[in-house]
Amino acid sequence: MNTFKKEERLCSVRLIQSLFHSGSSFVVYPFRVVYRFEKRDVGAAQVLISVSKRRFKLAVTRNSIKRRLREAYRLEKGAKLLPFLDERKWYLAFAIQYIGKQEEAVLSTLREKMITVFKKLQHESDRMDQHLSD
RNA sequence: AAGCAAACCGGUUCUAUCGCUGCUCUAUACGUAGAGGAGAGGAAAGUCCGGGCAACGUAGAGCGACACGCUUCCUAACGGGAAGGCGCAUUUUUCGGAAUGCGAUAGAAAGUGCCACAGAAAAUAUACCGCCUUUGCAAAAAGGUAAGGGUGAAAACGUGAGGUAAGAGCUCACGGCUUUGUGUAGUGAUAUGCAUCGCGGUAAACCUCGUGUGUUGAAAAACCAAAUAGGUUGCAGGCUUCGGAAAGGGCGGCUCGCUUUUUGUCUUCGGACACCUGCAAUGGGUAGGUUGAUACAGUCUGUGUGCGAAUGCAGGCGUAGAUAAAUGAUAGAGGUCUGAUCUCGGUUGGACACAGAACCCGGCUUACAAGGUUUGCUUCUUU
Repeated sequence: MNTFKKEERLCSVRLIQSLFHSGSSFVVYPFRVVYRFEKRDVGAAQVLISVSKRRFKLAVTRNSIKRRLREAYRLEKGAKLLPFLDERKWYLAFAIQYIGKQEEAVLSTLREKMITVFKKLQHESDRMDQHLSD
């Protein structure tokens, strides 16, 4: 199901602080992703979508970009992100920051980029698995 | 009719699918599921004023700081609004005035300061030219003088007469602004008459006078409260037949042997206190949650009062409530404006602003596409 409820969002202040304090990051233009994996009983993901006020001055443009990012995440996560997390019992907390331009925030390109982000995350989790098994 | 300016109105709709946040109903394994219905603005913005609300503070008075500053009224209140007074500017005029715009619009007659450049002089006056008197053959010197010259945004209130050596509000008449007193009109600002005092500007320079202000803001504040750690209280335990048993630690030659520990202090020998362990209760408090928090200084219609801002009465309406923060995405069909095209009402293209609630109200300020209404100005056409 393509839902996006509150459990799938990162809301707790402490979790967000610890994520930004100890998480790793990479850039897939136009996104900057900060992430942290943990082993849990059930695979899950909590995401934080952020568009900085310094880049986009008006609240209206910030809102619209955030909504498109959320829509892209909602449409793509079911097929590309959750299956491998569930398979390997990973809990993933991550933040997506938008660092592109306003004109580039079109839904179709955002969806493509979101898929590459997920692939990169999967690659990272593979490396973590290898590290753990060693 | 067109253009420009100002003010006001206005702020694209519907359907389907997927999704988000509350609400109501039903079911429920209490996790949720299904159905229904709701879900950004005129400025939600800037956070500039005022108020509600909350916590803390609070004998009274003064000083200081800050804000405001013509009058009356409206309002819960305001630095907001309405009506009016006064001044200035523009336009118009039938020369009486009228319209529009602007004004921190109390005090410069309490005191201090400042007034670029130019100019003789920018404020207890001064003397460059000029005028007058005296001295001197003359050049010039001494003294008087603000009428005249030129400078400047502003030149010692303006005009005329008297007066004088020449002059000067020095005196007088008329006029301008102004202080104080007083008569009349007005609720009042103020207007106007009489008498009287005075005559550069600047108070968004200090200042004086009057009025007001306790501080902090919903991240206020109230309540519930997991796990873990620690606090407090209560209960239980800290062997024994005195030979040793059991458990833990150390060493060695490691199925064993040796060695050591099993709380301390006080004691009237009953215990008391401290310490350690376990169990139970409990106060504070963190994560988290609930309230605050969405029904009202509400809004619409009618009607009464008032010049008006407003307000009385009656009736209708219920209209977001998130909290790392919902109100979205996609597709299709319209709507308004506009361009192209031709078979003249079809086809096709483009545009649709400013901008996103965060405790709630009243204002102010700023932003705003197309379109519409009203007013003013300009141009053109017709009668």
